[in-house]
Amino acid sequence: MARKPADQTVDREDILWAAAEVLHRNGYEATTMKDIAAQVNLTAASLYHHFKNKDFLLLNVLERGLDIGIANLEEIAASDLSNAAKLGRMIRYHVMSVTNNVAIGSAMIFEIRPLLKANADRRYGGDRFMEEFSERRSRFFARRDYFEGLFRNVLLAGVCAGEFRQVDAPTVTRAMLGAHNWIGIWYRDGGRLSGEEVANVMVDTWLAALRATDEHNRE
Amino acid sequence: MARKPADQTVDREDILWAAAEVLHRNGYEATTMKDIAAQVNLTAASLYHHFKNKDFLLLNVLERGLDIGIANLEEIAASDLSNAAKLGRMIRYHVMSVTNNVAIGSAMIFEIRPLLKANADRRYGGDRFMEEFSERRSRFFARRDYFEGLFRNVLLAGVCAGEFRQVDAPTVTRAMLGAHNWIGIWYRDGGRLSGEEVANVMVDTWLAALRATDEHNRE
DNA sequence: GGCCGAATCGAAACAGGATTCGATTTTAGA
DNA sequence: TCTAAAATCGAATCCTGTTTCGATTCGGCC
Repeated sequence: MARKPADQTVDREDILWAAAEVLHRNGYEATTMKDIAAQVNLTAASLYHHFKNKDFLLLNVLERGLDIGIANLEEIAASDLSNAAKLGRMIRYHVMSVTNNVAIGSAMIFEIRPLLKANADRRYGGDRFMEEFSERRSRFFARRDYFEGLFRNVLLAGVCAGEFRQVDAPTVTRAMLGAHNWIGIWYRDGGRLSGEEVANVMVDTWLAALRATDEHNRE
Repeated sequence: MARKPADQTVDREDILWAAAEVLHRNGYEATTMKDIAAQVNLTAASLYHHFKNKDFLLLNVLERGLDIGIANLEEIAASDLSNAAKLGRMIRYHVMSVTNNVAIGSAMIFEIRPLLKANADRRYGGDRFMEEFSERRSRFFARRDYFEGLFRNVLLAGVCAGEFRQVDAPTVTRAMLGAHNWIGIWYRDGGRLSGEEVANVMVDTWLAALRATDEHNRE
């Protein structure tokens, strides 16, 4: 035999999501092409018809997740809500996209940087894909910084506006993202709290951490 | 030749720390036995004289780091400081041990769970080390939970004592640890902030997030 | 001075996963 | 129908990293 009978052919899209899921479930290095293929009822070999190789597949997943996240955050950031309200929505969005799993959760996966770097050094020993890969990898990290910047800007704006107390925005932003990312590690469906509840706790916590003290405001 | 001439022989201890460092620098999966060996001027083969295999070496590093961290946190937790003061010190200790790198930083490495799990499933296909490995692995995770519990308890105590506002302690604790762990990903020596400064920001942030509102206290 | 265990090493054996390849089957059109 | 491109597959190949092995050195000690 050679090809699945009347089975519905999968496309890049399907593979991308399948990969995101497996990646989320097993972590990057523990995920094999076979695992991903199995998720869509294909053999590892077939994946190469859709993607250059494993690295590119991973990169595609990450890019996709990040793009979606950025799009949503930009929308919130562009609204005319107060900075506190914006931040609250951004946090909620971020946390829920992590608990709902999928791509964006993977996009921040820890260990991803050295991973991509290591892989690149190892294989692309100065050959073909090399260039495209490093280029896309840099672009990815740049966008990830941009993602972080969206949060930071709102934080900064809030501080300037006196909505938030004086804090070191860059560091607090990272603390925030770290807390959110970590959720992907411990959160489980069916646990004590739903994704939404976790999001509520986070929103509440961060806004409390940023709440301007009495010097300026009084509610 | 066969053995380093008059070179000082390394012992388990040396290898452990070397491994912790390489692990921190390259991330787990990107670290090879060769890398670790190189760090102490040995060949990969030599490491097997000191450790059963890679998994056990990793586990040893993690256990070590966790033990040290727990010991220090317990001491702080046992002191007679206020809960806020205790928490502040615990946060500072944790953050600085992450920025100063080393073992404990690795102990929390993200992705570590699926990793250990995957490795175990893969190799110990029902043979020799299998049992010892899974046992130690569980113990490790149990201790990691204990580590988390040390923070959570102080949080809880503070809430009960009215020192902190009402929050979902388990979730906030994890948010805290997540924020700290993430530091290991972005922190670099020589950056804008020193490890101590980062620690200060974290302490300030979390205490602010937990500060009891006017209902109860007034400073 | 010779013996033994500890510590090393180089080379070879293994393993597991990524990638390639040639063959095969579908599907859409001309 | 017939054909070419798309999508698959199984098997073979490659690579890289781990682990094993036998030989060799060191150091200390009787």
